[in-house]
Amino acid sequence: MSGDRPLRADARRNRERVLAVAYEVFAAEGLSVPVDEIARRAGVGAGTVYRHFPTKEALYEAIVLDRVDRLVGRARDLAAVADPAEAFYGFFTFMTDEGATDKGLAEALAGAGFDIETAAPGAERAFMDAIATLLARAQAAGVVRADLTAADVKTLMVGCQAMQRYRGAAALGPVLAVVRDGLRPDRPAEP
Amino acid sequence: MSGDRPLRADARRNRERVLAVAYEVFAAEGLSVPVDEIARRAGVGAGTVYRHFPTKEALYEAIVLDRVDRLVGRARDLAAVADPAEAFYGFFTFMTDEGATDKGLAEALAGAGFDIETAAPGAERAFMDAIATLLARAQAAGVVRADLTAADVKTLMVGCQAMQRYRGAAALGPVLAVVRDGLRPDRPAEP
DNA sequence: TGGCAACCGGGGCGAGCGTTCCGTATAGTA
DNA sequence: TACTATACGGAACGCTCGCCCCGGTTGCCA
Repeated sequence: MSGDRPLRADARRNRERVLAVAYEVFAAEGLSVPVDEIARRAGVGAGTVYRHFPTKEALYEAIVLDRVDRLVGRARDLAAVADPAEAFYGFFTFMTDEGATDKGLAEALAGAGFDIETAAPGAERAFMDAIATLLARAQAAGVVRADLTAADVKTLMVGCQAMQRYRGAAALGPVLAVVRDGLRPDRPAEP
Repeated sequence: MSGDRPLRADARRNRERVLAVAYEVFAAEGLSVPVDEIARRAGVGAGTVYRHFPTKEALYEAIVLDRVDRLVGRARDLAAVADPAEAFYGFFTFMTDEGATDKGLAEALAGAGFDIETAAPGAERAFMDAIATLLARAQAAGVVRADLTAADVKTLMVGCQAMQRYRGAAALGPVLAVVRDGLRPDRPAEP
């Protein structure tokens, strides 16, 4: 296919500008922003965007994969934390906050307008594995109910991000507290 | 404005067919289904749809308001149930199930593509009041944590509907159990 | 510095969708 | 049955958006 000859300097510059702008715009407005708008804000023609990313979905992919990598990295950092509860709940909170900040990422995780699992099964799997690791440790320590799977936890994260999008990020404390408390195992019924 | 002279028989028939089809289609596919598609399935021209509903949003409105009325009715029925916990949690479950069945309603409640609060403030208020009534009784009985407002509960319902849409309705039991358990007040710490 | 390949910009095309218009058909009435 | 207000169908319009193309420009190397 494409012998990847090094890019010319201006091409490289433009490619990076497009990526940087798309980062911000997708985070702020979601994945439905027109390509022309991204091109305009990057000070570039639409054709230039399509030369670097053959399709709008390819642009999604470049950005979302980077974001997911970041999430996985964060999960791995937290896996090194001593307290299993702090590690698991820290990641959970990080995820919901991220969803409030980055609209495009939240949409991608929820499968709206872009399907990670099809586009990059590897990234999706790494993400699920990272959740599974934190979850297993938390369950072994008895700080998360034992009947939950990693898929359940991801579903809950998606739901929490939807709540963030629905209501502002502010004054969402009690709502997220409900979910966090629900994750804890039933305390033994009073004797 | 329009002196509402009675409709001609065929007009009345068509209007009802359009409404019936739109009900099903919006529930199954969501609010983004094209008007032409609805007209086609109703065996009617697009112009006919627009004569009865001046705008696509007006068609949303007719349907969503009817659905919301149904929800409010259900809430009022449950308000008559003796057990406050059964009443509140029964409504919560009803809502999440409804969101799984009726995609269009879920989108409307979440404010995606149609804004109930602007289109029909009355219906929105009746809905919130219905929640508030069930919530207050449940809180007074000590079966729901006291720091939650009706808006918080609605936010949680929207989030649970998003979870339903994300994962299938099947195998969502543990996930919804997390939220339901989180709604309960903290049991007193062991003495 | 000259020449060529690589790259750029932005106008244009086609598809999808909400909405409108108008010639035709039909229900209701005398 | 004949007449008219009313309603119908679906072609057409305008707009948005993803994507392509071509005439002009510019980085790179000899």
